[in-house]
Amino acid sequence: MGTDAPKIQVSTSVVRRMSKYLRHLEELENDGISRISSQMMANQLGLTASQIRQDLNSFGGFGQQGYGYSVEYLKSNIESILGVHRKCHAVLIGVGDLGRALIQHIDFGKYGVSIAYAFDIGGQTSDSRIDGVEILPIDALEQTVRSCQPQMAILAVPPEPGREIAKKLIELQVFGFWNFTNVDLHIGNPDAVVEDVHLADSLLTLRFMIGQKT
Amino acid sequence: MGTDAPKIQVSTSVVRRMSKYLRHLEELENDGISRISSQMMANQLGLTASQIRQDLNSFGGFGQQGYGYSVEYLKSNIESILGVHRKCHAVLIGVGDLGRALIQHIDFGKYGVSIAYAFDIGGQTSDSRIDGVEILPIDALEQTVRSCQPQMAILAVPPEPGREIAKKLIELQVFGFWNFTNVDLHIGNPDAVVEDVHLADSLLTLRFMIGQKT
DNA sequence: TAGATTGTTAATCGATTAACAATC
DNA sequence: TAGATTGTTAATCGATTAACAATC
Repeated sequence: MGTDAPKIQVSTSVVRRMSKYLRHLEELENDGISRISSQMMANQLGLTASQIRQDLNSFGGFGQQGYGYSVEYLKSNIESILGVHRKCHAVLIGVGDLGRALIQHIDFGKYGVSIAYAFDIGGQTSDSRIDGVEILPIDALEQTVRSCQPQMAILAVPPEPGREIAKKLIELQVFGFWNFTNVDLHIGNPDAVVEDVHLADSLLTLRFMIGQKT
Repeated sequence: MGTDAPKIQVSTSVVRRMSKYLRHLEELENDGISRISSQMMANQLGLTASQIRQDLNSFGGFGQQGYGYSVEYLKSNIESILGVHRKCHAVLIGVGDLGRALIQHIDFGKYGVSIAYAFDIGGQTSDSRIDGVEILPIDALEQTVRSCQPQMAILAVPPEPGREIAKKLIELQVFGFWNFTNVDLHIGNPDAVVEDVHLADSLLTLRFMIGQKT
């Protein structure tokens, strides 16, 4: 609290599951359940109890032998771990269908992410605001980023402006990317932290899996 | 060709990379490159040559020693493997921001997926079509699914109707789910093929990773 | 033929699962 | 205290990487 969070070496899979645990704990809390064992939670989430305990213990011991985990205590610890209370500023690049849907569909505030500005690529939109987020022309990117110093950029543009813009942003010291663009941002940018959401890959993967079942 | 594709046991990670390879091969083809080695491709994609060869060889030998891979030949083989030429029918459940963005943003046709119908949950929309896709009230789901027998359902609704609707769809023999809903469909549905796109988990994971870097 | 690069087997690495002693 | 369930170490499993013989 107040001190820098220790840098713990965990795999992305673990972090992703932490986020699932948090979601599940919120549900449990809503249902008025105050206590849960790793075994029960494993059944409910389709995992193993062992994995859940391993995951949690890579951040610390939040349970009590013979009792299990307090839903409230564990939830609040996972919230700190994931940092939902720390503010994180983001810019959205690309206000097409997807960018628009993201702004309107995702409760960024709940995750401590605030979208400072959105940037319009080649006159995609005629509005000046979406859901309260101000839309600026792409020309204003550099100046705006310099002044508001966002930690995250949400890339929802076609590959071609995408590659260029990502490079620019990294020069401007933006290192976190939520990448909806079919561009590989890791290449040549070892410092970038990239979370890819490649919907086309996802769709093709599903398509293949369905084929296998038939 | 004409015969049933053999059911090959590969991990989801491999399939997902196949889709990346396909995307990359398309780019190479556009650039007029007709030949590529695993080593070159590994550099371009930030992978190891070994992994690429392993991945490809779990489906067959598409290369030639001393030469590498023909871009065109490999591309067409991956297309067959992923089945982009086989038609796949899908229904979209939920025409909110996200459902709408998916229809407008993703080139389903390119991946051999055709969206037969979209279903409106609780009057989300007043249109009757989006991008040529007919929108029906959710009451019509059962009858429509029985008659058009889609292999895939795209779930873009809130968790609560989601859980219920998924159950219904499985009863109606729809086993493939592209799941944008924060509901765990695997549980209790061992037959379901589910590809989860949990955007909130993804955002939280990125948020954590950014925190680690700082 | 010599050089290059695959296909494939073996070695390594990491992640998941199992087991159990510690302890509430 | 006895029973339950964690935290943690050890065993297993699977995926990635390395190595190299086959061969174009």
